[in-house]
Amino acid sequence: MPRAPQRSETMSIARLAKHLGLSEGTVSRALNNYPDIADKTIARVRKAADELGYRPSTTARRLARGVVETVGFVLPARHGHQIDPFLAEILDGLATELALSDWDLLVAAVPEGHDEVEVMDRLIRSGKVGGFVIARTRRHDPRIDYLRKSHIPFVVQGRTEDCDDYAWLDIDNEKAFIDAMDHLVGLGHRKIAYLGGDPDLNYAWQRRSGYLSAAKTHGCDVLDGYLHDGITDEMAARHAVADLLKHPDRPTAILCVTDAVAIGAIHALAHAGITVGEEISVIGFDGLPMGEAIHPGLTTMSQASYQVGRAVGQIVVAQANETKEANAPASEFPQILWEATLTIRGSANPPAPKPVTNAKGGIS
Amino acid sequence: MPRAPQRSETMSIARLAKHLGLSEGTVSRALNNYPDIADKTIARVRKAADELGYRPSTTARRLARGVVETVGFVLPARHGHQIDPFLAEILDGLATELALSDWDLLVAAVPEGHDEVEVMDRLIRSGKVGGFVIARTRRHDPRIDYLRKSHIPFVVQGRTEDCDDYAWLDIDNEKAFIDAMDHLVGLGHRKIAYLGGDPDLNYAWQRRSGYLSAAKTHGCDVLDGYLHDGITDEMAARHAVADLLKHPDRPTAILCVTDAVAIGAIHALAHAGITVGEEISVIGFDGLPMGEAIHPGLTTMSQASYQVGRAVGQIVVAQANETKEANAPASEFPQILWEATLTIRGSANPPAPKPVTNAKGGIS
DNA sequence: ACTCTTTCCGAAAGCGGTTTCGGAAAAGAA
DNA sequence: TTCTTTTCCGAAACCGCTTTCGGAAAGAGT
Repeated sequence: MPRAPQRSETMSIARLAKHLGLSEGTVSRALNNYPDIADKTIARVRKAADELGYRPSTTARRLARGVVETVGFVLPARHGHQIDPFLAEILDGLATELALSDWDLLVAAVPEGHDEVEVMDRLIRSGKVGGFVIARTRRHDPRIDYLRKSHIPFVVQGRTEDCDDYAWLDIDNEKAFIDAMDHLVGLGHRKIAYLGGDPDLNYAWQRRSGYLSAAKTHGCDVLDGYLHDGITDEMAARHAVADLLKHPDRPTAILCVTDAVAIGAIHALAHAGITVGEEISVIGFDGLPMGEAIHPGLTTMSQASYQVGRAVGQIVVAQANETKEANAPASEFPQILWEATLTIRGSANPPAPKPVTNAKGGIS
Repeated sequence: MPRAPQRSETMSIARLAKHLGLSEGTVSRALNNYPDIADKTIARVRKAADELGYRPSTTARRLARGVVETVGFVLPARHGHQIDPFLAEILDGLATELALSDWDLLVAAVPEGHDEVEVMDRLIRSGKVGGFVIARTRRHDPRIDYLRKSHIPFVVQGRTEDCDDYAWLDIDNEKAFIDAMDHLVGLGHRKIAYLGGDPDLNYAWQRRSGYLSAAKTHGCDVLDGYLHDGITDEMAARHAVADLLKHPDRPTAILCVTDAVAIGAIHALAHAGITVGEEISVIGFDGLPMGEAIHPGLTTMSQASYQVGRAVGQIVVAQANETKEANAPASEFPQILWEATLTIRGSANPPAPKPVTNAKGGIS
């Protein structure tokens, strides 16, 4: 019955207790600030504990307490694509915040041939995580459907279309793009094209809506061929720009769903000999540092990704604590909307005075 | 003594055993392919297990087995800086590879006021991780000093100056920069400047050495003012470029320690009205997708970050298994050197024919 | 001096698995 | 049929820590 002698060298509570001439239970309670332990005993235990470099085994502690202070984050499956720099920032913020509450961050990838929900299910069933953070939400997201019935706390960066029964933190994408449009219109633009992303991704959809809504408000016609969906990488951006340049009524500005797309667009324009920021204006979204390095600098809507990471970390821990204390799923779900801020650089300026067209007049 | 009734809803081995009319031990052995369990029993248990969605609790399993199949990765402290896109790729590859062996990836940040070794020490002492992967090594790295005496398997992405007693996987930075220099010299350049990074970081040091060594080989003088160290961001790159442009013997090419620096340099050059790729050539290192989006395209040395992540993952798991079986630290340490490959784009071309200088002749 | 409280700590039962050991039942040999 | 092997499974001891419960020792009250 007894296993191999394998006397582990690591300091255990048993050794600590023996060393102090106390029982394990007492030591445990001393270290966990139970009120029924004499102050001097607590001090004595504390002292010995950190002199001997003792740290309770989280494994044992988890088993005994039945809680897992770890949040899971599964990386979106990258089918050849580069990982989103936005995600890296979020992870950083998340890890930083979790450290403050002594929680861990478990990052998982989706193996070939599996899907994200499957991965999450394994993580939960095997008790590796006690909470989740998910990002890059789709308009309708199976991960959220799954989590809703999983009874474990989670918070979503972004949101789905039906988002009233869970915690989320989103950027107000629609407003951001309305703001961007306001900015362009304020500069005098009327013919504004849009390079949108995958409309299944909710943020892309929201931004698209913002564009359309503002266009209507300002009476800008969204001409046939102005609205491109499914632009997710460089190449697609170039092709779309090529189309726009061939358009009989060429736009004077292009609004892009992300900085990456915007940079692709700028490249394509430059390549076609168009002066970006003069002949055609471009605006992106993200606030990537790269936008500052290109020429002209990219006017963009910036979001504080790192802060987003910290905030969701805080929320998920709070949810978990609430669940634990009330011994029931949290009743109140924080739902937070942050605003993106306009960062003005060189890529967006008033439109060039029209050469020879059927001018109809422009503002200022 | 008995705790609160809190009958957990989750399927446990006890429930499974009762359901099957078997003992827990038998079920456990069946699921773990012990030879002393009848084949039909194994099949029966297997079936019931996945019908009921049973997954052994990793917590309990770890406690019983005394092993932790988790590798830790601590994010480099970001003092205001953006997280390295290279790291994101590595993490992705690492997570993907670990999933194949059913290992987990624990990502930790360094809280304000602490240092990385401290964080690693906590992770190890509290038994949260059973292995480590570290990146962004310094020429002399305290993390490695610490890990050497920690007796837990680890693998380093990069290496230190004394690197013969641990496992590492590095890009041959020195050779890469010699190759880059060869390329430039082959194009006809002789006056080549260098924008280097933090010389404490080993990769920066190695690249710098490659530059210097190739310069000597080819008889290119590294004039006073050609070699800039400590260029870690956009701003620094711009200032350095400004200096180079004022240099009495202006270089015809600039070799940069990273793509980020190269992009900053290109921006600065463009801003100064210099045509990059004609008047002055620029080469970077990393192979960031962004290098393809700027104009002109960035000639660079590409490294396969994602693959690096996968490889180190594989190694660390292998090391752990070896340690476990031999019941002693691994004796053999894989030490792998990969080569970066030259990706030629528009930013590096033969030098422009000299206007009016004390020409000495150039190659082809 | 003798109860009645308080303080403070030890004992012991888990948490959910794993693994060694022994032995009953089934199969093979005589 | 009886004795010896195999096959196969149950019993039980942990892994390292938490937490409830009971009770001895010490202090307080009269």
